[in-house]
Amino acid sequence: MDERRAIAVKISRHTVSLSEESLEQLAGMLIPRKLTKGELFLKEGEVARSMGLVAEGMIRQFYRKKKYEITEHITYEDHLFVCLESFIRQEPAYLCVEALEPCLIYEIPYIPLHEAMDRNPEILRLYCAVLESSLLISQRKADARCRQSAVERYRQLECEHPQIIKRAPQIYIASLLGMTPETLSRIRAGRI
Amino acid sequence: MDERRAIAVKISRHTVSLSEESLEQLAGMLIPRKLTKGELFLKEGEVARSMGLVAEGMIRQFYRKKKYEITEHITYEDHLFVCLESFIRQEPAYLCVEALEPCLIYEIPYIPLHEAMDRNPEILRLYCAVLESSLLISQRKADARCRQSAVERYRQLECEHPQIIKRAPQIYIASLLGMTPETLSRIRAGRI
DNA sequence: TTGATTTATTGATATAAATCAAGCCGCTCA
DNA sequence: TGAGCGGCTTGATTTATATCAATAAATCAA
Repeated sequence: MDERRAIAVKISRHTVSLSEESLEQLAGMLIPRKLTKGELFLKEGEVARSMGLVAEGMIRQFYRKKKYEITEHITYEDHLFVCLESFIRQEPAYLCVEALEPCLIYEIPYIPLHEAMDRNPEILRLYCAVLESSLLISQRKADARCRQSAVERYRQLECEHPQIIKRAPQIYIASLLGMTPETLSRIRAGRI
Repeated sequence: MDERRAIAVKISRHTVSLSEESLEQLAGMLIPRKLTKGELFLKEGEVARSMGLVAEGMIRQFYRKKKYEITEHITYEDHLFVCLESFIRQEPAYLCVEALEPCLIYEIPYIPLHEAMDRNPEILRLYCAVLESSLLISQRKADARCRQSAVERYRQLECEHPQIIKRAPQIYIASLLGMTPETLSRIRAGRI
């Protein structure tokens, strides 16, 4: 009777199966948006009305602290980004989102997503799986961060996200890794 | 017609409403367990078959690295703990869970929880809210950790979890904060 | 292109925190 | 009762990384 096929969606190493219907529901709510290099997708103080799926290009999320900018995330093709506290609570964001390259983003807006999650537990389950996966990564990062040396943090990023090392400006990489640009430069020169 | 009352469950600053039926389902799956001081709730290599809700006492989660023990979390009354990667994937844990004080724990076992989430989207929604909240905290921590000084990390813990400062042995607090016991001692003495 | 601004490199110095080392409690237990 | 032990403190030294300063190279604007 039921001839709908199930699709396996892989999130990190976790696999969630999704009916074609759910997949269509999800696809239906995506809003494509192009960004030029340097363009802001979201400014601090605005509410993050969407999560973003990067289809092409690279973006960074950063905040200001004593007139310095601190880069908190860098995201590229096939990865989700979201200003979490703003999106979850629909409150003003402290993060800005900026395109480091010309980008194609698919926005996943809050309201349709939550309506779909209310109607369709399968989509809620997928959202859960994304959260679980993000939480795993984030907890590991939180633990490792203050125990690793600058070199170790750099090597780990190099290993996990070579694209960031290749394509992002060093000042942002340094900021993302919590070190000064000078230190990053020395690490790259093999002088550390 | 529907006279069931809804209960508001607060997770961090987020509120999730829960029907009495759901609450009963949840309560029904809790397994109380007492731990003596120093007792292991979970050993590394075992699979975390449950999350834990601490009703009384204090526990720590730690792992071994080059014969040192690294304390990753300390949890006390009214807080959940879970060896996340093990619980989510039902794989062997790298973390141990140890009681720092005599404890009363309520176990929330994996299988009944997931059965309940499959049957009852309200419980899935609650699980989601817990994940969201944990992710928020974890991301903030991951970001702050490698930018804060030892003193700043200590002050923040003091502010957010004075119970840990008061009740946990200093070696574990130092490890949790990613500093040596000597440094922690100097901070407490105001010598830093 | 040219000048202006930002980004990257390199060196010298300063600083936070680790490491090494010793001694001091406050326990437990024989 | 006292010996031994772990947890904590304190001091001296070392190390990693930040900071400061001076170019050099790249990017951007006109």
